[in-house]
Amino acid sequence: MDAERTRAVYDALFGVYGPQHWWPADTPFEVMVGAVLTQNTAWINVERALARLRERAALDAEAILALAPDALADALRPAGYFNVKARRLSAFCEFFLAAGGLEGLSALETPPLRRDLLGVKGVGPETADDMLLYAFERPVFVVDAYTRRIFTRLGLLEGDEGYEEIRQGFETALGPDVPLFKEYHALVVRHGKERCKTRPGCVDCVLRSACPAV
DNA sequence: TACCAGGAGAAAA
DNA sequence: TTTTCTCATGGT
Repeated sequence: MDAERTRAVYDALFGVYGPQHWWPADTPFEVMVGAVLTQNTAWINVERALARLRERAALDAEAILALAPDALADALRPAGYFNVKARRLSAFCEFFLAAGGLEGLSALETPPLRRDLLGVKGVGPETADDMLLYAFERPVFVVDAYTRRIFTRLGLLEGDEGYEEIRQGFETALGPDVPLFKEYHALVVRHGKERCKTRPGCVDCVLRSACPAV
């Protein structure tokens, strides 16, 4: 990817939307739980599920695993796909504890940590990279559907690239920069959700006008 | 009413 | 190997 234009898009997004203060969670473990629950789901519904876990004093790995499977699924109901997510969250908690918790995982270098996260059933590339960037502060760029859609429309991607190719493209273009990666992904999501008020269907006109380099 | 949301895994082709 | 299907609540 073109480094100058990739940076220009960030500058344009930041200029329009400002800092997004991501990830909205209190602890690294809560970031990881949220990463699983937000799969194909609006964040407002994830917050409801997180609140229900908190009501049940179940925002740590042991407490989540102590819940009966149907009780966990019921707590996750507002986030949708609750049966699937209950299994995925349980699998992640098993992995988390077996790996020595946050301390154990933090001791790993980024490549083996990413490999191990991807080995958990229900943790795919985007979820793993959410965790790596926002919970472990590793310089890993998070690619999501908005990233692909927006950068394809802007002509910076062809549209048929794989996840890894896009991720490495951003990381090479920007250089390792955790605060930048955090803000960039948050801004992409913010822009992706935005709906143009003047031209219905056009979500990029404000970005294009703010970013002459694109 | 229809569609989408900060995906991932299994099944089918 | 690539594409399609399934999971599900809640807001617009």
